[in-house]
Amino acid sequence: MPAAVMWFRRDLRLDDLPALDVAAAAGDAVVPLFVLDPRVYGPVGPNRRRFLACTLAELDRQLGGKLVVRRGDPADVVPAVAAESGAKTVAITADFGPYGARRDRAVGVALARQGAVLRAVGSPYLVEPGTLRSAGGGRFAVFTAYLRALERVGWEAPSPGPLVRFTQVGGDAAPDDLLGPPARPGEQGLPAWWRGLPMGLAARLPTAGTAAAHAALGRFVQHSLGTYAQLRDNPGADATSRLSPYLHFGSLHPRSVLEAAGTGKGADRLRTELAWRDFYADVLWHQPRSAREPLQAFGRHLRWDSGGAARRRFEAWATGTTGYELVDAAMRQLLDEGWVHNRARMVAASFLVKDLHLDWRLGARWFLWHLVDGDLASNQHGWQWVAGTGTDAAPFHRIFNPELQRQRFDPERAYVRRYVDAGGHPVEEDAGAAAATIGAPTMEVVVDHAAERREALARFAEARQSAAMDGHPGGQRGVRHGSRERAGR
DNA sequence: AATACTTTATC
DNA sequence: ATAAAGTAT
Repeated sequence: MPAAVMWFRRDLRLDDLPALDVAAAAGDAVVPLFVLDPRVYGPVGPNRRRFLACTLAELDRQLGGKLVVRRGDPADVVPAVAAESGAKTVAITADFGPYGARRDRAVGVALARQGAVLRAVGSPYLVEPGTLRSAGGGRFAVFTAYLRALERVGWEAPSPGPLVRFTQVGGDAAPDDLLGPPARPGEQGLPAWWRGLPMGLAARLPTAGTAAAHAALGRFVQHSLGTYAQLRDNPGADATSRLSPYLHFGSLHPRSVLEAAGTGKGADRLRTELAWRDFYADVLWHQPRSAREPLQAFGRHLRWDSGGAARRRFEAWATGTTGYELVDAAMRQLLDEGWVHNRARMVAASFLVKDLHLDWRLGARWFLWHLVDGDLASNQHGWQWVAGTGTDAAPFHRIFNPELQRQRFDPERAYVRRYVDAGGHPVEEDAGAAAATIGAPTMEVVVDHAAERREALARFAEARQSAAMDGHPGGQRGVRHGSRERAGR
């Protein structure tokens, strides 16, 4: 029996991996392969690159140094590695994103030409995107309905890793190649005026890899799960799992997380949060264009600010100098750590869209570049949810009040003090002890929230009206193009 | 077909 | 207390 190839992508672990079971059964030895695809890693900033490089280095150690790393277009590289190792089977965990799905089809065709097959097994989600349907057979458009369906259907339990003999062929790259600069400056995926901003040196990146992932999971379950439901929304409490980077690269599968969590109030809440991840992957699978285009038709009529003043406002937002404490703390945490608490992400995102009237895609791209857990489906749809163009039954008046959010979710100022301590923010009369520790000069706020809230509401009303006159009823959902739905649902 | 449900804000 | 508009059962 010849060897088989296990092509790793975002499933960087050796246990609980159905694709590896398939590879092990298809060959007398398995060639573990990772492809550095410039199309994937071009628009990825240093934080996620470093996290991935560390994850790959650990995987290579676990494989006894046999991980084959190559650079190039997978449609060329994967068939070449299969040919060199005499493999007739290449096993993968399916990818459900727009680029990944296209790439995998191309690789499958190329392999077929040389008499080999690409076998896609399993997914990084509790349930494969595209499988859950509403009673009417359509896709889900709001989260809670998806959650109910997900809980009704359920998911597999984690499985142990197979006994595998790994073997290798020559590689032409190494994990550390990810740490180098992009091939050309223009490939950073950022507009010219963004360059030169502080890049965030990732001083406090979490340790990557499966061992670190399971350690973090164990610590979370032991110390924080009991208070998770109550404290998860308080960014200063440090009460969340922080597992998102491990989930993104597949160091952990969500089913392992839920198994470790067991049952209870905390586990229920954790399941809901993981379901958001599943839901957004499902939305993206049904409508691949939603990564770039508003999910709701009226969103194309929204008027965004541009020009010099808009640019300066974006810079104030991106560097954490808006004068709104919670927004600034969020943006500074992003630059410092490449990770931001979810509540703070929502507030910062809302501020860019509803207070500064800037296109959500600018903010989404900034997040995606810096975030160590940056994930296309979760990031873009989280932004669309905030922007009011995404999956939300009541988006119209969802405008976060940054100061109210700060009072409600960071009442002790633990979070804002941690990230904007010496930043010179206004101190309220009733701040009590906090006033003594801050005491810095007052920072001017970049805009007035109450006024910008009214402006945002006006622009939304205007966009809905334009959409209606354009022949799109205000409530109509869905991009008209690029849908995978069959006609006549 | 009526009703529950929205990671909320303002009056 | 109530706005406001959609989904899904």
